[in-house]
Amino acid sequence: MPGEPAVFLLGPTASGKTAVSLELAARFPVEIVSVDSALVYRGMDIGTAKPDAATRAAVPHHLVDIVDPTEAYSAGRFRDDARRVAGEIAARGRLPLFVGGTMLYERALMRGLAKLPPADAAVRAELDQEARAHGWPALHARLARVDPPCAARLDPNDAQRIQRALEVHRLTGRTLTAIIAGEGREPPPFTALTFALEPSDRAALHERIAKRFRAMLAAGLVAEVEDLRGRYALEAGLPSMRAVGYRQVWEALEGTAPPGTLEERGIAATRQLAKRQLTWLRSMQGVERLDCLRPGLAGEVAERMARFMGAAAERAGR
RNA sequence: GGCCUGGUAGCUCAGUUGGUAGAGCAGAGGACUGAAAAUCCUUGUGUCGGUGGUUCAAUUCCGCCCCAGGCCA
Repeated sequence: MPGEPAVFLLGPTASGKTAVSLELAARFPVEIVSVDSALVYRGMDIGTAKPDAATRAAVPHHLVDIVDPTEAYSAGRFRDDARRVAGEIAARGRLPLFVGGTMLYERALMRGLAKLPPADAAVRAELDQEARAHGWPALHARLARVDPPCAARLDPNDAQRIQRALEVHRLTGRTLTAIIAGEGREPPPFTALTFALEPSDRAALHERIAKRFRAMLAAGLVAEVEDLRGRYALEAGLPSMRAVGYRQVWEALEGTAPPGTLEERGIAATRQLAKRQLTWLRSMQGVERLDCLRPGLAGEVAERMARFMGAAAERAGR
């Protein structure tokens, strides 16, 4: 069984995904599903360039504003949420249009995840404690004793992955390597047409990023963070407050970063995010690559999408 | 006009008791299985402001010039 049709529009931050997706929504019976680890947070609007209420009233957007910034969302939750929402969209006779820049989420959805335990706050707190006492290289050495292949591919300073591997071992008594290796790959849930938006001119993307971050500051990003801090028990280590822009504002408010550097640091962090997203996109196979700076981009995407939907309808009709 | 202090990587600076130089940040490339807007790895040739001089050798010492600050007129 080939799976339901779906379209993915993936691209780095500031590549114009939102504008294209809205044009597509105007021409096709689609509903948008966000593939974005920051748009899930309520109250984080300015810094995430979240589509505004009017836009979302006109075109259904899913997986936006679904958790409080005090919570930690995850790739696993995304996979479950996205499958459920896509099923509901299909039941309405419409097509899911997945739009975003969190490529791990796309992969978790299309390729699945191993049956690993979800994050466990208590175990992580313990491991953090141990890391403070002995350093991550010491925990890496411990990982090397229980799961040598995993330790071999991780750097001794890669705190996050070392912690995850030890967490899985502590919770299950099995190694990450063994669990992943012991599972066959499940078939993808969708027959997907996937677009990767990549700028032909990096400097032009950088200019857009700078302009947009300045606009966010002018629109009250600092006030938004102050307001969030007033409404929620937030701390610097939360995934929401590590998001690009929010982390830099936080550091400015706390005085842990040099004064007067917020704009510069926010823009640099955004550029670095875009770079990592582009690295990920380049490694993806079987995607349609388009220059996001090209005029007429949306029209081109629409054309290919029309052909894809025609083929899908034909398949369904047989 | 005089005196002082600077002019070294895209930026902020260190340094060379004379043998053509290195940090942080930025940038570039890469990895990626429940924090992923995260986390981590790799990557530093630049007329050492210009021009004369001293010297085997000058970015380093000396002269002059240019530029930027500051102080005094």
